[in-house]
Amino acid sequence: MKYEYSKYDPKQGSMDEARALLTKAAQNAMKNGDLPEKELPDFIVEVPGDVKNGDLASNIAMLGARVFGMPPRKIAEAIVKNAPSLKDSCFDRLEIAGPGFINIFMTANWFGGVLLFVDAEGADYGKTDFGAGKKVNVEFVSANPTGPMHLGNARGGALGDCLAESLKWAGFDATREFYINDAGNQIAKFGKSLSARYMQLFDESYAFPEDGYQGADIATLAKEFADINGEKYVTETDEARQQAIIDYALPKNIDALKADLAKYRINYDVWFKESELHKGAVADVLKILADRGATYEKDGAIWYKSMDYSVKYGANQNTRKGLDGEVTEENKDEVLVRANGIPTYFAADIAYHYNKFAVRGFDTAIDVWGADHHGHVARMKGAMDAVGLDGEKLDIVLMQFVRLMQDGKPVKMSKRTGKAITLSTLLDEVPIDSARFQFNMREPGSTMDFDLDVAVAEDTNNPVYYVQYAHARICSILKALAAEGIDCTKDAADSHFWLLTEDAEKELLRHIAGFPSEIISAAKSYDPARITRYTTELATLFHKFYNACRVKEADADLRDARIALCKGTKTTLCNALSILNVSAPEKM
RNA sequence: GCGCCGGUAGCUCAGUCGGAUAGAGUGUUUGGCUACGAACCAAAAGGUCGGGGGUUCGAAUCCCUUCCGGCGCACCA
Repeated sequence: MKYEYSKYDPKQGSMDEARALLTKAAQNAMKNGDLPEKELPDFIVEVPGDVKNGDLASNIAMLGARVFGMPPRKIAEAIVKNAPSLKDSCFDRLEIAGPGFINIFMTANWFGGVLLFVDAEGADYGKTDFGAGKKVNVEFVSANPTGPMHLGNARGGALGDCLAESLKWAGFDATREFYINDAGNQIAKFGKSLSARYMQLFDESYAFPEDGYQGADIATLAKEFADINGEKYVTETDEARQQAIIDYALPKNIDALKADLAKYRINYDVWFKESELHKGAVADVLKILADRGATYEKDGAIWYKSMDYSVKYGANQNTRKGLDGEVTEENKDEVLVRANGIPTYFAADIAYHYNKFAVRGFDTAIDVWGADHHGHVARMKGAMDAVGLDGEKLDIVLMQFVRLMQDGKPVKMSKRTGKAITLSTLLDEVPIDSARFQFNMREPGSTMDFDLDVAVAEDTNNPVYYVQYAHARICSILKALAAEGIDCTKDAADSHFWLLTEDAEKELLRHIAGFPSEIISAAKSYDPARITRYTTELATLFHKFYNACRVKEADADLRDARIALCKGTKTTLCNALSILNVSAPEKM
């Protein structure tokens, strides 16, 4: 028997049925003269926050106040009075409450039905075909390979990885991708910094570039290079020496990125090298832009007509006070190819996204960027239009910054001097489960405080343990029951779900039933933090149920129904945690 | 100056297709294991939803205005 998820999901299927019920009732009321003949307002059906207010609720009577010219409660009475028979439906009863809400109660049996569905789906419970297999590229972290990753990458990693997984569960064909910036200025700077550190090993007075990378990792790599090659490169040209040391250090850094991310349980489908684009793809895209009239030459450089394309994506208005105090239009066009003939990062980025859409055929590309790149959003989308693609298909998730907190105070760190906590160090101190959970507790747009004391704490203060504890507790209960000879392996279909009538039981059932639509919400809004909050809420509802209802001492039928509820909770909890790639331990 | 993101309990944050008494964690106070795991639960206290206007049956949510904080406005990436 194949169950249709939406049938058991109060946020999906039953809503339409409730709408139809109320519409029919209102039409009957008009026919019978209890309501004037008017057009029905565009009312909503929603899941109220409190089970006391029903399983579903509608504002139809309140919205009708103006249309019908009657007080909301009178309208509600007329509608309820004229409702069709609820016999054999999934609805139990209708109630009028508050200013005129119509609260709809589902039958206990309907609610328990979700457990049949969870049981049948098992590890797949929560998956839907909402995304219809559309190809989505999720690019995240994409840290510069010039040094180790930092706290922001830790957040971006947890966010992007769980976003991709949410999309998969919601029926999208999601690809995880890392863009390796292995070309351009920062690599040149990388080479100069390495080269200088190398030379300093032989001549302490050798000048270090003013804007070079200060981190200790640079000096370490230079030392390794010197241990292998000795003085061999001291007498070489700067260019040859820099290239040689880049060829040595860059692959090492990229391998380190891969290793750190794998340790963080992030495994990419694609590692895309920027350098590959410079073998023709950038030139191709520049030609397309030129052919489409999107570029011009000035001061020896090739410029992109930014404003022609990015206005619709909310680009800046470009007004700025001139020196004489007057407001003047300022040219904010972008350089694609510098006067020295080298393409800018922007040009490569256009080629990169062109590749995602036109070459690899993704329906949607999602980039997870730090908030400091937001100025790039509108022109990047505009550039997609400019090359003849559709900028609407490129979505940017802007992620706000992370502040590291310790002892209740922010920890100072400086990227310039290289004094920052690296991802690698963080993962040495903080359990992976804890880090992944913690970094997914906030929606991307909020700045986040990452509290090191909490993350390290293996106690009740750490939210991840609260959730894991619920799972371990269920496992323990089932084990204890089995030890007493009670059969916990029975099919959910044998259980008497209508006995689950306590508020704590109903709230737990309702939350379990809402899991598939919660994943869809997370996927639609690009906000995997919803899953994290979902697991916390599920754990809370289970703990409340546990304290309110006994399993072992209940009568056999009720006991079996509660066992089914425990198992359904366990499955849902496991599935939700697997989206976050956080473990669900059987004991702790 | 222009633009993006934020401002909700002492602290960290949920809550925007406009709804019922604005929620949770943490902190404070107080209860609950002879018990299926107390890493849990229950209760109390704590709010001019930054301020001011507007829209309507109804605004944390929508519109206008203003204040505060973070960030961005390169032939950097």
